[in-house]
Amino acid sequence: MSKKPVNNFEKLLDKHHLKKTGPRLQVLTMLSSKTVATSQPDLENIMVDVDRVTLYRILNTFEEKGIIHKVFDLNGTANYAMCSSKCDEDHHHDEHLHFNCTSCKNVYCLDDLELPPITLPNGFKVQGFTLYANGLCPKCNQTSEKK
Amino acid sequence: MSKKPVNNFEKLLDKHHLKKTGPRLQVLTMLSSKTVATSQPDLENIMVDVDRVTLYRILNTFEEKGIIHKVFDLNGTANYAMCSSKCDEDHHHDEHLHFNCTSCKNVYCLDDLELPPITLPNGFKVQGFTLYANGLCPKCNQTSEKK
DNA sequence: TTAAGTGCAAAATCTTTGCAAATGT
DNA sequence: ACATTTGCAAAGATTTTGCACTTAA
Repeated sequence: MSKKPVNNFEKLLDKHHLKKTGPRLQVLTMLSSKTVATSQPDLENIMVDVDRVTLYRILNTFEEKGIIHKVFDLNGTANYAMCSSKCDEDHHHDEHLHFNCTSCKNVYCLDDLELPPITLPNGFKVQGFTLYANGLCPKCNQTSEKK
Repeated sequence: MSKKPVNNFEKLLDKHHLKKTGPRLQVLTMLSSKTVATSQPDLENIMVDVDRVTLYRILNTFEEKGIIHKVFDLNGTANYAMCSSKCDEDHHHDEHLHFNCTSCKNVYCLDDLELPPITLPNGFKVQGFTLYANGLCPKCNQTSEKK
C-alpha cells in the first residue's frame, strides 16, 4: 500500500503518478513560493544540492504532465511557473499575459487578465496564443517614480 | 569618396554606416526573400560559406541597428526577420503578431494585423507587447484538410 | 523487489571571446 | 592606409545522453 500524501505537493505528484522525491518537492515548493516565473539557472543556484541534470529532467517531466509551464523571457531564457488549476496533461492553459520587467527581470504570470479576442487572416488555424508585455513591474515602477 | 550603393540592401547598410560585405548582403537577401522569420541554425545551413561566428555577429549588429528583429519561437530559438520600415535604431516596431506553425515550424510576421488594446493591472508600466499565436499556417492547414 | 529517479561523467550543442589576416572605403 | 569585418581556434555556457547507484512504493 502506498504512503499517504501529507500535503498538496505530494497529492499533486500522486495525481500524476510521479514519485514523491526530495528534489521534486523542492522544485514545487520553490516555484509555488514565487509570484514570478523562475529560470532554470535561478533554480539551480537556489537548489545547490540538486544536480543540474536532475533539475532539467524534473522541469521537463513537470512540463509534460502539465504541472508547470514554460515561458521564455526577453532573452529567450526559459522560465518556469506553476500552472493554474485549469492546466492538465492534454491542455495547457497558459494563454495568459506574461509580463517581463525590464528592470528586475522578473516574469509575472497575470492569470486573471481578460484577453480581447484576436482574429487572424484567413487560412490560419489558431491553436493558442501567448502574449508578452514588457516594461516596469509595480515594484520597479514605484521606485523609479520616487523623487 | 565612397562607392555608390547599387541596390536597396547596399543603401540600407550605408544608412547604418556598415560596410557592404558579402556575408551581410547574403543575410539581407536571405531574410528579405522569406515571408517567415528564419532561425540562426537555418541561416547557417543555407549560407554554408559564411562562418558561424560571423553570422552571430552580423545578426547582433543588424538587430542593434534596427535592421532586423529577433523573435523567439515555441522552442525558445531565436528567429530573425527584416524589420518593417517603421523600425529604427531607437525603436523597434515589432509589436505585431508572430505566428508559429506547429507543423512546418515556420514563423510568420503578421505586420498588418490590427491588435486590440490591452490594459494591465494598476502599477504595471507597459513599454511593449509581443504576441504569439501558434497553430497551422494556411499552407499546412490546407494540406491537412484534403481528404 | 523493482521500476523510477538521481547523480556523475562525458558528449553534443550553442554562444562568446581573442586575435591575426583580409577587406571595404 | 586604416578602421572594420571576417575566419579560425579556443573558451564558456547550456543541454542532452548513458549508465550505475539509490530510493520510493
